[in-house]
Amino acid sequence: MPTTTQAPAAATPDTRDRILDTAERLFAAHGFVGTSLRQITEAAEANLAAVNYHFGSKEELYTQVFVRRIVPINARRMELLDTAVAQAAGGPGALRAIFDSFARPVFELADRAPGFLRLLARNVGAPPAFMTSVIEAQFRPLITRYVGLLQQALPHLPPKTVFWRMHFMVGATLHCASHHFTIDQMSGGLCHTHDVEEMLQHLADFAVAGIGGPPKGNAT
Amino acid sequence: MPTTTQAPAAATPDTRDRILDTAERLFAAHGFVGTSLRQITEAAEANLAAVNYHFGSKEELYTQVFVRRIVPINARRMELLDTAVAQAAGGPGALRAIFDSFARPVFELADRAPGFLRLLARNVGAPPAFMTSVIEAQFRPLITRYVGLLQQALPHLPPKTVFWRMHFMVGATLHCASHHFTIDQMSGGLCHTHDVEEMLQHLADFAVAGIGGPPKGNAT
DNA sequence: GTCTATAAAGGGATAGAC
DNA sequence: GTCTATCCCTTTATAGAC
Repeated sequence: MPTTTQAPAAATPDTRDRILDTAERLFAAHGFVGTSLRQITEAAEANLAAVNYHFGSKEELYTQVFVRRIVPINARRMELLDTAVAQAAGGPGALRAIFDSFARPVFELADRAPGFLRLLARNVGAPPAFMTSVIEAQFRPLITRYVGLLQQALPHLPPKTVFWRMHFMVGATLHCASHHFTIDQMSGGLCHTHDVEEMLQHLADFAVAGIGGPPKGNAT
Repeated sequence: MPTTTQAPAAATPDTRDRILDTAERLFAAHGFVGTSLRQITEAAEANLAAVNYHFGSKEELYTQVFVRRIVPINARRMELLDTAVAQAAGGPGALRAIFDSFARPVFELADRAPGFLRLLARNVGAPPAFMTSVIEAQFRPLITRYVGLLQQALPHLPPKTVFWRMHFMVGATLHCASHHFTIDQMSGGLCHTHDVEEMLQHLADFAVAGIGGPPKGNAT
C-alpha cells in the first residue's frame, strides 16, 4: 500500500493537525498578528518550515484554522433550522428554536475546541483584513435565512427592528463565547460555564425575550 | 510669559494630541500589535521619536489613548446612574434608565471619536495582556454598581440570572459599538447608525426586554 | 516530509545634534 | 520639542541538504 495523506487514526495527531490545534489555541489567545509562526511551531513540536510546507503561508494557516470549524458549525445550524421550521413553525416555541440553532452548535464545541469560541468572536468582532471575504462567504447565506425566519416569526415587527434585534442577539452570543472561560471568576463563582445547557438556557431566555419584546418605544 | 505645557486652543492640535487622535483611529482599526509606531507617526505627521518623547513607550501610548476616553465615559455613567436612582427607583422605567446610563455615554462619542467605539470593544472582548490591570481598574467599580442596581430592580430574579443578563447586555452593546459604522451597509440600508437616538431606542428595547424577561425556563 | 541556515523586511527604542 | 541615524531584535518566507 502506498503512502496516503490520511493518517489512520494515530495516537498522536500528525504534524499538520498538531499545527492546526496549536494555532487555534494561540490565535484565539493573542490574535493573528500577535502570534508568530515560531510560537506555534515550537508549541506544536514541529519545525518552523512545516507551516509553509503544509499551508503555504501564515494567512492560509489562519484561514484553515477558522474554516475547519465554522463549516460544520454553520452546516449544523442549517440542519437545526430545518428541524425548527418543520416542528415549531409559527408556534410559541419558534423563536427559541431559531435562537437555539444559532447558539448551540458553537457552545457544543466548548469542551473539544475551547480556543475556537474566542477565535470566532475575534473574527466577527474585528477580523484581520484578509479574512473579510472568508467571513462574508461563510455567513452571508446564514444571515439571510435568519432574517427571513425571524421576520416570519415576528410579522408585527418592521424589518428594520428585526434586523437590529438579530444584530443584538449575535452580540450577546459572541460576547458570551469570547468570555466563556472567564465568566466563572468574573461572576465570583456565581455562574458556571462548564454547564453548557444551563448557560444556553440563560442566554436563550434573554435573547428570546429581547427579540420578541414589544415594538420600538412601547416597552413598559 | 514662559512656555507652558498647555496649548492655548490652537487651530491645529499639538503633536501630542495629533498622535493620540491618530493612534486611536489606527489602533481601533488594526489592533495594538497590528499598528506600528511608524504608521501612527507618519499619519499624524509627527516624528517617530516623538512617541517615545511624549509617552515613553508604545504600550503607554495605547493606555493613554484608552484612558482619556473611558474615564469621562465612566464618570458620566455614574452621574446618569445617580439621576436614574433618584428619579425612577423601583418604578417601571428603572431598568431602561439603568441601561441608558450604560449605553448612551459611549454612543454619544460616535461623531467626535468614531474610532473609539471599536477600540472599546477590542479592549473588552480581547484586550492586550498589558491592559488587564487598566481594564480591571476602570470597570470593576462600575460592574459592582450595575449588578447591585439591577438586582434591586429585579428582586424576583436570582443573583446568578442577574449576572448572566448583565453580561448579555454588555455583549449586545459592545457588538453594536464595534460594528457601528458597518451596520448601515450590512443591513442593506435598513438601519441608520448615524441616528444615535433611534439606535439607542432599539438597543434599549432589546436589552430591557431581555433583562426584565421571565425567569429561567419560564419563557413562552 | 523534515530539517538548518539565511535572506529580506519591519519592528520598538534610543543617542545625540539642533 | 523635534529631528536623523542607527542599534538590536523579531518576523515571514524560502533555498537546499537529508
